[in-house]
Amino acid sequence: MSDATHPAPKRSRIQQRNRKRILEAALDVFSQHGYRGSTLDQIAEAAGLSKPNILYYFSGKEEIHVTLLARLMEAWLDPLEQMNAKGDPLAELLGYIRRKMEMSRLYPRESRLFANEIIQGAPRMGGNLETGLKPLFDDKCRLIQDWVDAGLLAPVDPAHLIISIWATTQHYADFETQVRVLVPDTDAAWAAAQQHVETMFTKLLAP
Amino acid sequence: MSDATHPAPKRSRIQQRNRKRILEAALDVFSQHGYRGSTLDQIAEAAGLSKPNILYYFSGKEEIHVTLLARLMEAWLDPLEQMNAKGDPLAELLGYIRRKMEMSRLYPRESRLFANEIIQGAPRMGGNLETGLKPLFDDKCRLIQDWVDAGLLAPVDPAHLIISIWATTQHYADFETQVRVLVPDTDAAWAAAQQHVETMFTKLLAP
DNA sequence: TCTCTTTTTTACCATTTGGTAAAGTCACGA
DNA sequence: TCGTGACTTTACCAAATGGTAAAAAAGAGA
Repeated sequence: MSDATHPAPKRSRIQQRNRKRILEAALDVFSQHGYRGSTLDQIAEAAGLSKPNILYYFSGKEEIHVTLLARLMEAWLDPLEQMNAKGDPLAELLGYIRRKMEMSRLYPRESRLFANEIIQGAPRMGGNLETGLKPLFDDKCRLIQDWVDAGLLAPVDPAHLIISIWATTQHYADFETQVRVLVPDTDAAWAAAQQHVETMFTKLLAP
Repeated sequence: MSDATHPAPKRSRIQQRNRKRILEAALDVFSQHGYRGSTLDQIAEAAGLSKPNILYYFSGKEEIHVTLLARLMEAWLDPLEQMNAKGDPLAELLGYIRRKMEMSRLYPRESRLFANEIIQGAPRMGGNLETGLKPLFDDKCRLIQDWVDAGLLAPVDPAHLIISIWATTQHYADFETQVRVLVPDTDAAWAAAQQHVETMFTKLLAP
């Protein structure tokens, strides 16, 4: 409900800097320990501010978390939004997959923040799943279905296709701890992962 | 370290019943709120016992969690272990995928318990990942590689194949909240999910 | 420089939570 | 039936944690 970005953009330099510090620190802490496992003290220390000072910028622990979720949601949906109806279907989907893999590598904390939240039933996402994610998801499902109907893609269930793209790409961020135990954490391994995922969906989707 | 099952199997009827109750309740609570987000009081209430009574059976919150993780690990590895070197490669892999999908549907709490733990860096898994999972993983990677080398499967990276099987199958349990928002929670949708995943890996693996 | 506002710190507080001590209560074999 | 060990409850406690009040410090404009 409380969108903190639009109604009051008149923030002093200090406010901007400190709010950013806090959100950055909170992303670190929340993504590693989950909401309940994180303390304001941890966030305060990571941000280099005192706890009461943090509560000067945010009304409470929950507001920090909610603010993070809302902000990240946008960035999270962006790659899917970019999928263009006018492009070549297979190329568009592979492009989407590539962007998602890239995000898993570059922004694993963001991915884990969401994962933590969703696994626990998304108690702090408000209606963001229904109002933000669902419409876009349905829209892209329709697009993919059109491509299938036009014979430009192999027959595939659009919803489960998208879900399996999320599953495979985000897994590398969310389950990084496990992946690291099983495969070496090298550039070569990352390239192999990327190759594997692209091959998988290419074979699935080629008409 | 403390394996609670072997050294003292001499448990009274009451002990067996109450330990089982506690573990069942703890699975419920831990899988929903994560370790830190769960309280002994919640577990106690769910188990129908008092908090001190729970501490009569387990030395502390952590021991309950560790016991759960250790027990579930076995059940978790079982489907992979069943993959037989002597069977038909594609059939064996599809069988494994089917078993994993089945587990996501029947035991989502167990899946989420693991997911919570892994996402947060597996701080309570001890060496279980290295000693339990890794050897089996390496073993099955070798098996798959042999199959590929023998031309019985399309060329595929065994490690990333297994990882992507985990990703796609467990996603339906771990991200159930999200999936439920996007697709109806019906038998038909489940069948579609199963069909999609099997098709995906069939197309990937068929030689 | 003086004054008013914004920011930061110090000193607290109430609640929650994991855990304990010790006094019961119960079950069962002698 | 009685005693003994297994189980359960009651009454606590210390630490952690989210949050507040109010004083102090730091800016910023006149």
